[in-house]
Amino acid sequence: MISEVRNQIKGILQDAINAAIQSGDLPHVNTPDIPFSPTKAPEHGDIASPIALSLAKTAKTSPRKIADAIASHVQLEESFLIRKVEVAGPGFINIYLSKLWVYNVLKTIKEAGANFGHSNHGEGIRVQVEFVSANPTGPINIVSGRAAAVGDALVNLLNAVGYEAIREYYVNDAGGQVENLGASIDVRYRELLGQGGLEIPDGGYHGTYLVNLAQSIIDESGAEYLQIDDTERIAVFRDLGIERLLAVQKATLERFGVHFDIWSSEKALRENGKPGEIIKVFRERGYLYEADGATWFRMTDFGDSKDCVVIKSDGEYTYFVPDAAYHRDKFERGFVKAIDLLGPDHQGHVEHLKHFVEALGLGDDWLEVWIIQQVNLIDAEGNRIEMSKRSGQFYTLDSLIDELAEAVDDRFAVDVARYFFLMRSNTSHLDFDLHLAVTQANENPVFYVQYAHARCCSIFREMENQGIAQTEMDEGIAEHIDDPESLRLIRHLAEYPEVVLNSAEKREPHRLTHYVFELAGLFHGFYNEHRVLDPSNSHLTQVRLMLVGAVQTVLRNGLTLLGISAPKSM
RNA sequence: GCGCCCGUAGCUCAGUUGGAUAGAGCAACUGACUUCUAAUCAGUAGGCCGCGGGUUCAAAUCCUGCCGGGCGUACCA
Repeated sequence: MISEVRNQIKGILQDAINAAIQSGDLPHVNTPDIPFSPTKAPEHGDIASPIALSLAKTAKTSPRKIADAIASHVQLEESFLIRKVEVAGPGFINIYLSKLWVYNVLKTIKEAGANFGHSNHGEGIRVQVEFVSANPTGPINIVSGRAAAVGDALVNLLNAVGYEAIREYYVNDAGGQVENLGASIDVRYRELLGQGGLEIPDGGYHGTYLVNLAQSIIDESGAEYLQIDDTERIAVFRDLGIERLLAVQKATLERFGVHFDIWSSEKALRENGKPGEIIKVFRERGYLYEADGATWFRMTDFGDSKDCVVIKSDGEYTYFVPDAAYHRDKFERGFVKAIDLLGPDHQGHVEHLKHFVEALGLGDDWLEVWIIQQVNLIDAEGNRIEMSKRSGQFYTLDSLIDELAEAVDDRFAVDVARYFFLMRSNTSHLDFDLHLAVTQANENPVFYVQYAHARCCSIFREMENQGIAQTEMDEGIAEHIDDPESLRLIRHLAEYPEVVLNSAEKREPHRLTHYVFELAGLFHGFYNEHRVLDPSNSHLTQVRLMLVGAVQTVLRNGLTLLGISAPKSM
């Protein structure tokens, strides 16, 4: 809504510039698209434009003079929007918005309610967001937890601005990794049954969760599987392992509040012959050649430094093939855009993936790939825990939630985790300081935001206790708002739809996290400075109730998009 | 070597299409509860925005060269 205002002001300033040129106050210049700069301080008005600064060179006049000329030609009386125009600093044109605008902001928020901030910008375009997609070879760790929080919020954001976005999880339930899983379980199984001298195979999984898994198999059926031959047993354990570990992953994600719309299976993809189709397409288009007993893809045709193997000399596909097939499958399912959130260990894969998509002719910007950077956990002793599934050293999302639940209220454990994951930009490494999250639970930023919402709710409860009724708001009532705290709040509220749009379009949910935190801060400041329910001044009470209602709505909307609860009391 | 990411206050990090005096939180210090919730607020202190060049009226932001850190660079996924 601030952007609509900006467009109107653009028109007003353009008219003023034209008028200034007509009257000879300004030399004839071609005006570029009128820029705006964010106003950081209230003395810079509500909206500011550095247009005079950029015109200075072509107009060959000082920016200050240009700004004065433009400002003097702004038709204040014809605008319901602008209250005052000032020239400041080196030549900024600062614009102060009218009380009518204040009224419009509050009214719009009240009428839109839970839909405030939503738009149809995406025009119903179908978007598929693939995230987490952890191999079904172990529990969900906190790196995947970060991706889960980011992906989930991103889909919320996309849907809020009018896309039709869905959440998808690609299960790598075929290929070498799951063979290693079967072999690793087999080792644990035989160890538990007393066989010595066994070692987890290369590329296998060392985590103790496989010991537990093997134990549960023994609990159920004893040493029964020792009767069958090795390869068969490993295959049984592979399938059993996938099934159980996937179930654990699903349970963890549900607990974390992330619900995937589609679970895609690599195994099913292979059984449907999709990888073979891809190979056929690549071969027809001349991207493949044979060397050293393997089949290679001409990655160098796409500017890469070397080609890569797609069919190994043992006849197996490398993971590229089903992966490329999977992306073609996404396209065939009708998604106009695919967004992949990948972990930091897949970084080298990004370019390859894009080249495969290019080779399939799916369009340049059809696929977006984002790397969600690494998470390091700082434990209570200040030790940095490195995440690596294969070394068996990892910290699971479940244990994170468990620890948070122990330290803070149960109902907020997931909120805290999600908030921490959504605080940082995706490209930054994230140090999840558990020590801080746990021991200083009360100063936790997520509570700061939630508390602001709870306070809003509390005011309305008190309103009812005192038997105060909310009246319909009219334009005149906005005249009663003129304190700086309220005006700053309103200006910030008006920016919300733009923040939602930017967060969605730039795929950066953390912008919204920062926004709600700032909004909470502004509200806490307002709350301490002003009393809302004032029996001696019903006009003021009414307009402030309106404001508190707007803050409550926007906090709740923002937190909801982030997947964080907005408690009514704390 | 090549590629990607990062470098901003003691620590962890924001910083929008380049805009006015670079911001938060934590840690430190000083104050504010007879009040709609003090899980709060107000204030103090803390900065060659890694370094050097360039573009611009204007650079934390764009370009370039260094320095430092993380990750990736398989006939693994």
